[in-house]
Amino acid sequence: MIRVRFAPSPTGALHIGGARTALFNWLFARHHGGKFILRIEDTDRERSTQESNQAIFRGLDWLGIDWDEGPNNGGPFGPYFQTERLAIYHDYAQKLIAAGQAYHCFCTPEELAVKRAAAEARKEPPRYDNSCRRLAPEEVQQRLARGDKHVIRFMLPAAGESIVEDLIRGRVVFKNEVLDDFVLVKSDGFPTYNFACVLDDHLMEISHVIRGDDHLSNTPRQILLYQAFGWGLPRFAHIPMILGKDRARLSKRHGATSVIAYNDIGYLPDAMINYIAKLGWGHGDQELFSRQELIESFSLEGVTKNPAIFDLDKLNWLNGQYIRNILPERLVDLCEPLVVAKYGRQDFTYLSRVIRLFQDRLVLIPDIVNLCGYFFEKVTAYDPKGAEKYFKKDNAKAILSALGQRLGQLDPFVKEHIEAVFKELAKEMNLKLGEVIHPCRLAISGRTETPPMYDVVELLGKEQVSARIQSALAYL
RNA sequence: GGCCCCAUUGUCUAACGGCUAGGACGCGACCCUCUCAAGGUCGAGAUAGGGGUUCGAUUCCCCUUGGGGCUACCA
Repeated sequence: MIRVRFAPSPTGALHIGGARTALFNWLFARHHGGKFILRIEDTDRERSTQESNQAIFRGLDWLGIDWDEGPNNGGPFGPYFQTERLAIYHDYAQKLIAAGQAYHCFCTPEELAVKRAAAEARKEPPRYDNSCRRLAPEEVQQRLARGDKHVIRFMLPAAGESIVEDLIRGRVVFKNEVLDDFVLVKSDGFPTYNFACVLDDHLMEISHVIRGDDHLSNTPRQILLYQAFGWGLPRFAHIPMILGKDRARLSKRHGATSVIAYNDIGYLPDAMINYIAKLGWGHGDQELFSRQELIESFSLEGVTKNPAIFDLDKLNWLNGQYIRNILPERLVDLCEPLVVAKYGRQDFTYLSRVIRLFQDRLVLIPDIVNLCGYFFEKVTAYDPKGAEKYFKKDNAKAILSALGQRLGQLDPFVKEHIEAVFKELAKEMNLKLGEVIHPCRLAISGRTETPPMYDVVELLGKEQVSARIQSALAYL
């Protein structure tokens, strides 16, 4: 049974890197018909917050990544919040102590800082000096009874190597001597990441640990723990990180990092999924993937080793692709609130026809607001360059006035007839079609670029078109 | 500092020892066209550097350089 997990720590919103780790795990599970588990690693009491939990749920929800076991829906291996599993960590820590593979350490953070500084001054690696290993059992009992602050440390095997057989990177060997007696349980009684992670992955029967590259160096410590407990290892797959434009780890400095912020900016979740799936993974030359196609094609073999830079250009292109491909009704649903917020309540039929006119012209959903204004508001200004070009001509007045007159008499006011009016007028006045259309466009929209003119004229309606042409004539 | 990972156009990537190093975004030109988009065609643009191994290296090995990670009572 394939069982994978996404294990974020709730110290902020779900961001791009986390979202992709979640996605790869989810795709892997869905591809193999396995289970995808969400586990919240909230053992950092200082930084974990309830709001972050919610933000992570919302982010996953927005992306459409659902979990088979985890918070809210539970599961047979719960609880899925690490802070609710404290008794488990405590038990296993005691087992390790009893087996002589872990010990109590009473060194204070201050003492450790001094030792570390001294080691660095001697140009030695800043490792723990194992001093508490040698404490007499009586002294340990005494200090424990006294309630002295302490941590529990892992007793590192003296020598040997820890070998990570990584599904993406191949065999990676670490010498145990470069590690030190790392902390398993903090003085507040909470487990550290490496300890809780191993226990939970084992207890939750995780088969594949798919996680960011930043954990590769942690893996030897974890392997040592699996071995101390006599447990088999899960398969490991370390995926490359996502970096910002400056090749540094993605952070606030790189703009929007939380996945939900992209919703607010106007990206579609499917476009985001498609984009982050392709960051560090590929399948031939295919660029566009539906969810179903991603599930079908995804495999760890297709994952690259090199870090990827998060670049908005391709996301923008993808978003445009997705906007063009969604059902017009759905586009209307997405755009309506924004348009209403800006221009007030509108007749729905009219509003939805307007929005559909712009389906090929949006990169981001909110682009609609700035493109469609003249359909809801009077034209109060003319594009200066356009006015210079189309209104300053000698025949501008004649064209607009003739056009206004004919359109004013047109009945029914429909596209085919409107088109005929423009064509006939151009012919009669011995003008190119554009010479009629351009001034008209400027007159009725104030702009030099709009959707095709006959559509705009028809949708705006006879009354508006006539009025706007009159205003333009007055302006001339 | 020590250990580990990574290295193909500006960006995402393909080529898993063998054609003129392929595709996508972006960029430029052209076509379409009433404008803007969309769409189509074409173009510029890369194997970080140096050593090996080999008949032959993007591909395998080593060194250098560059970037990233871990080295916490963060995860």
